[in-house]
Amino acid sequence: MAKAVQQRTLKTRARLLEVAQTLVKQGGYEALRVEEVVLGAEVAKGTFFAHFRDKDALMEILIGAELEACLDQAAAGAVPDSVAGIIAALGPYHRCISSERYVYDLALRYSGAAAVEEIGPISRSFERYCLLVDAWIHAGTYRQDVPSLLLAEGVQAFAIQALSLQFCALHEATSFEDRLKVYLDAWLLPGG
Amino acid sequence: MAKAVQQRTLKTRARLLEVAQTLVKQGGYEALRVEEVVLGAEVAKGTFFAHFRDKDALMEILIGAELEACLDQAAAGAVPDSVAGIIAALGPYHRCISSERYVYDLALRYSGAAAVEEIGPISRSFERYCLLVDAWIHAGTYRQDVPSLLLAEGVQAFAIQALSLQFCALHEATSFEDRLKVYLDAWLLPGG
DNA sequence: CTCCAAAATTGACCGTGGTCATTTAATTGG
DNA sequence: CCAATTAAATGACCACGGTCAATTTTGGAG
Repeated sequence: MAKAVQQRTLKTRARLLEVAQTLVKQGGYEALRVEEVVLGAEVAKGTFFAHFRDKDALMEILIGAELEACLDQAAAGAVPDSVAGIIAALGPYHRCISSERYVYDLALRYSGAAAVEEIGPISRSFERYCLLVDAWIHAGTYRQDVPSLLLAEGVQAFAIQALSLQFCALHEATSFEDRLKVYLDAWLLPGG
Repeated sequence: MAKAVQQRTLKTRARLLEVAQTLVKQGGYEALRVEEVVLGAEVAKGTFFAHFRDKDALMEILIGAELEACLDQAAAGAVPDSVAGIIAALGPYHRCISSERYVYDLALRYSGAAAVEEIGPISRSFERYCLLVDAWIHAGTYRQDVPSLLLAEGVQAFAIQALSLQFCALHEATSFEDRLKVYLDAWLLPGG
C-alpha cells in the first residue's frame, strides 16, 4: 500500500488539463472535443476517461477554476456596502457564467452535487458564493428579520433567475444587472 | 399554395408522439431512445427529425404538456390564500419537474426561450406559472411595496432554488416544501 | 388520366462521447 | 536483478443523436 499514484499519472493529467485549457481559450467551451484534447496531449482516448469520469467532469474542473478565480477577486476587494455594490462585486462571477450558453447550462446542472461523495468544483463555488454574500450582508445594513444566510441564498436564486432571463429573447429589453437590482432591492430592503 | 400540410404528416407526427408517450410512461424520460420511437412508429429515423428539430424538441412537447396539465389543475382549484396554500397549489407542477433529474435539467435549460421565433412549450408554461401566481398574489394580502408580477417571478426563482437544492445531497435534511416555505415567507411577508 | 412540382419519407452514413479486454510500464518482494 | 503484481495506457469498438442525397407519395393543373 505504498504510493498508489504514480508520477506518470500526474503528468498525463496535467497535460490533458493544459491542452484542454488552451483549446477552450481558442474556441470556447462549446467547441471543445475530447478527441482534440487527447490528440494534443498525445494519449489514447481511453486514457482521457481514466482521468475524468466524463467530458463534463473536465468541464467542471475548468469552469470551476474560473469561477473560483472570480470569487477570489470578489473576496479580495472591499466589502460592498450597497445592493449596487454587491452586484458590481459579483459581476465577474455572473459574467463568467453567462459568457457562453454552454457554461450557463453546465453550471446550473452541477450547481447542486448529485451525491455526497461527488461534490464538484462548481457546486463548491456556488456554496462559497453564498458564504461570501452572507458575510457582506452581515456587515451591511439590510433587513434583519431573517437570517443573513437565507438572504444570501436568495441573492443566488435571483441571480440565476436574472441570468436565465438574459438568455430568453422575450425579456432582453432589460439588462441583467438592472433586473437583478430590482430583485435585490425588493429582497434585501423590503419597504425601503 | 393549397393545403401545404398533408394528412399523412399529421398521422405520422401523432404516431411518433403517441409511441414516445407510451415509452416514457414505461421507462421514464431519461431512458427514451429515438430509435425505439421510430421503431414503434414504423418510420425511418430521418422521418423523426423531419418532424422534430431534435430529441429535446420532442421532450419539450411531452414535458410541456405535463406541466400545462399541472397548471390547469392549479388554475381550476380555489385561489390559495396563504403561502402554504400557494405552495400546495403548485405542488403538482413542482413534483413534475423534480420527478426525474433529466426532466429538471431539461426544464431549466428551456425555461427561457433561446430565440424569439422559438418559444417552446416549457418556456410558455414558465410564463403561465408566473401569471397564475401573479393573480393569486394580487388577490391575497401580501407585501404591497413591489409589483405583484415581480413577486411572482420571485416565487418562481425560489422554487427553482429549492428544487436545485433538492437534487443536492448536501441539503437533503430539509424537504423541498419546507425550504420553499421559508423562502416565500421571507419574500412575500417580510417583517411578518 | 397523365404528368409534374412540392412534400414526405427513407436509410446509409457521420460525429462524438464513452467502454473494455488487452498490452505496456512501473513497483515491490525475495 | 528477476519475477510477480499492480497501475496505467491503448485503440478497436459501441451507442446514439443527427444529416442528407436519393426515392416515393401526394395533390393538383391541363
